[in-house]
Amino acid sequence: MSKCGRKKYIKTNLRQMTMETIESQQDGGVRDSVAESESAHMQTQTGQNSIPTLAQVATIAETDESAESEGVIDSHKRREILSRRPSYRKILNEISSDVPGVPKIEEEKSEEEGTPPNIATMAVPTSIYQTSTGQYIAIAQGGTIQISNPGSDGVQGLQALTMTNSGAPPPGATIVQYATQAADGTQQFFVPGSQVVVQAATGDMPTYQIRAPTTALPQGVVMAASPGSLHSPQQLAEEATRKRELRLMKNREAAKECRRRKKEYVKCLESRVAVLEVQNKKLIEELETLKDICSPKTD
DNA sequence: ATTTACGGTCGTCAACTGGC
DNA sequence: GCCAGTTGACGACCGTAAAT
Repeated sequence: MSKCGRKKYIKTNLRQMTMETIESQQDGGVRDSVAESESAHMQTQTGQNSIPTLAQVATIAETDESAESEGVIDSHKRREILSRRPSYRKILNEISSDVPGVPKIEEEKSEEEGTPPNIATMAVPTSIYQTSTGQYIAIAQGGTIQISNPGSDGVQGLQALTMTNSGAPPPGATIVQYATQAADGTQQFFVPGSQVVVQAATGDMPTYQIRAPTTALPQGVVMAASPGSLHSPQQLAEEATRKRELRLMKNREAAKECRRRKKEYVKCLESRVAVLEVQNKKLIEELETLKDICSPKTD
């Protein structure tokens, strides 16, 4: 069995165990009527919702009685059962509102490691691109190219390029096209007019030059075109590719953020368990003390 | 030293949610 | 209804510890 196969097996078992737990709680066969009746496509869904919230478990238990008597779960109820649980942020914030000690997950982390803070503080760019070397390139209003290094603090590491050789961008022009390192070790990205911005020097103060492209586009180049005037199939394909790259990049960041939140959520739950355990212990001790006071030994 | 088992992380897909 | 954000699932990859 391959590694991934093993993992899948473990995950499947976990899902099954969870479902069995739910089944034992509800003493019925919702799983039979839901999961097994679903297509392979929907099995992903049941797997996805294999850990329902307590409310959902209650709902399952409630609905199961009638479902068992009727033998049918209508699509609406099934939909409710399969509905996704609230996000970690929501759950945690709900907990936080109940328990003052539990910190809330912030809406936006200012010191987020993934996105450079300096980009958020500058003029609203029309587009942001991340290069293969981790740098961020923002195309601001007016054609200014701003480059930032994620590792740097504040404005440091932010470079701005104003395109002085062109007025208004030509219709349908490529805004930015980033290329990986060129043969001479420089970094290149492309700007309107089929020109190339070349990072001529690296280090603390890199310099940039606008050149005519000398080589064909390297692999992995992402085209960025303004959607105004796309005519040819190639342009449409480029636009689609650009959109896809953008979506993937955003989702990549979102997944990172989601995992971070999940960790935070689990940590919070663990700390809450610890607090409640201490609280419980105290209450038990208090109860014992009160028992001793109220019922003194006769002998 | 090599293999195996396991856990962690990442990128991607797809379903879903909520705001507009 | 559209769109951006969220998140579970999955596969791939890597590191580590134990077994051989």
